[in-house]
Amino acid sequence: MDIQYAILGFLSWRPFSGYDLKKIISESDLFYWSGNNNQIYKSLIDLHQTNQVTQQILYQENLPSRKVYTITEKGIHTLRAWLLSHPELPEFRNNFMIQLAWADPLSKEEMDALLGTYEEEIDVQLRMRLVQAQAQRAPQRTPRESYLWARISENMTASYQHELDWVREVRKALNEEKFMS
Amino acid sequence: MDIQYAILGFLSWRPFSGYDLKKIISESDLFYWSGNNNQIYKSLIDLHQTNQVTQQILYQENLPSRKVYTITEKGIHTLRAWLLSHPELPEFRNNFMIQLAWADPLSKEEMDALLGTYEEEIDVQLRMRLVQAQAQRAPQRTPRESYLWARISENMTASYQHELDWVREVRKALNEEKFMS
DNA sequence: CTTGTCATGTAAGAGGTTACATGATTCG
DNA sequence: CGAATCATGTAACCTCTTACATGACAAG
Repeated sequence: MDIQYAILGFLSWRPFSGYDLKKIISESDLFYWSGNNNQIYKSLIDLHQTNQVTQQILYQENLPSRKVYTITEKGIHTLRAWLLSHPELPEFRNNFMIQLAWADPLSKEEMDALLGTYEEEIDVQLRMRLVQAQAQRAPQRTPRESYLWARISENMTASYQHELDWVREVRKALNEEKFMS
Repeated sequence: MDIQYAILGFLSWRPFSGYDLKKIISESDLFYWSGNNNQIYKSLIDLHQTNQVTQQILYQENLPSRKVYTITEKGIHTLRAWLLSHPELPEFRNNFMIQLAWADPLSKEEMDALLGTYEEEIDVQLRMRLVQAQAQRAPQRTPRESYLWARISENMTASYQHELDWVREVRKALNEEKFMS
């Protein structure tokens, strides 16, 4: 469960409740999970049982109690071991590429409409990222950490930007009448 | 099950056995599934039961029989409906970015080693893609289809290339002594 | 004489998602 | 008056992976 490491990472920043993590993860696309309760609450229970985090219940007036989790030394060790472990390759899962791979039976107009819809979708995503960039707050404990978070965010933005450039180029080429069908 | 559409796509090209599809999918990274038996054989049984493909058993001497599947009109319709359906956004799942996000506790040397390993991994992947590019054979039924497959392949290669450029830049910046830790 | 290929399939389980359930409070 | 937020958790289900099982033949 890779999400456990992501959660340990957050808790290495500062204590969080399950609800906090759920919100952060579901709004992030670096932390690509849907942010569903099942995974997060189960992970926290598991981390607690294995003494990688401690649990603190905060009773609140007129609001449900919060369970706030704090990382332990053991948790920090697990995280560090993972940080030093062999990096995984990125997974580029792009169902649209598969759609295109079999799209030759479509007419010129249908193909252009399909590419146009994709272009629009990517464009919306890019604009949303640019707006949210300010709202995103990263742990800024050292200049290096701030730098890393900025670069990671840039990496994701660039991925969408390249996708947008790509689809515009393909669309243009297909409209240049070289391909009759 | 998106893999069903991928399979229907292949069968819209020409008939295949489950074993054929398994090999193609497990060697491809556009078709990003692992290519395990379970999914592919189950999908084919399902497609057969819903009359989207027909099954033909070819008995062979000294070899196990092959079940070769051919797409039906109904299958072609399902595929066409999917081709015209709303494109999904790509999913960039990059566990290494998550690793980096929490990597600030690492020393300068450990960080550089981590980035170096990632750089190496991506580089290997890129080289492998360039070698396999010739081996890859696409359906070349029309010039447009050939063009699309070439561009799709380029899209994937470019993703790795950008990742490589990115990691080299980050690594360089972190070694420029601006960040002491 | 073990490993790999051909070719089918099943079993077990991890990983992940949507939806439901509770119950008080606040916002439009 | 309905919806959203806070906050926890469970149920049901889909997706996907690894590993196992068969059995003949070929190659190192």
